[in-house]
Amino acid sequence: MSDFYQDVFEVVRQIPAGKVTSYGAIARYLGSAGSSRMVGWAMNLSHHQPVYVPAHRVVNRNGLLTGKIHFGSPCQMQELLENEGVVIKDDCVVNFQGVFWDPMAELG
DNA sequence: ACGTTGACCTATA
DNA sequence: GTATAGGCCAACG
Repeated sequence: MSDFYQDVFEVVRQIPAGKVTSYGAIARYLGSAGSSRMVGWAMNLSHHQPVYVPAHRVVNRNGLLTGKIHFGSPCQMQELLENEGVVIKDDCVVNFQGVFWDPMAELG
């Protein structure tokens, strides 16, 4: 496993419950700005990881739950987020700015 | 080895 | 404001 993915998983695990972040923010935090697609691919691998990775707390920059289809059920991601206090409406995070968690500001 | 795809983002028009 | 184009790099067929 490349250090990139390992770092992605580590950052994602640091996301507190009830907060979300974006692929671009993680990619930028890791110094691979522009390679946000790799973060998405890392999320795809997150299911194989031995440790639990809250991939449901990672959405795109619009707060849209684009990756929900990759979960067991399309509503799984939404249910997980709502269970943590994040309100979802029309597959979008309500008050995205309010629940946004920036790794750049929190970690580095 | 090559072409296509993808849980994205930024920039132009 | 929406629409389209380009870029990023790894995985898959």
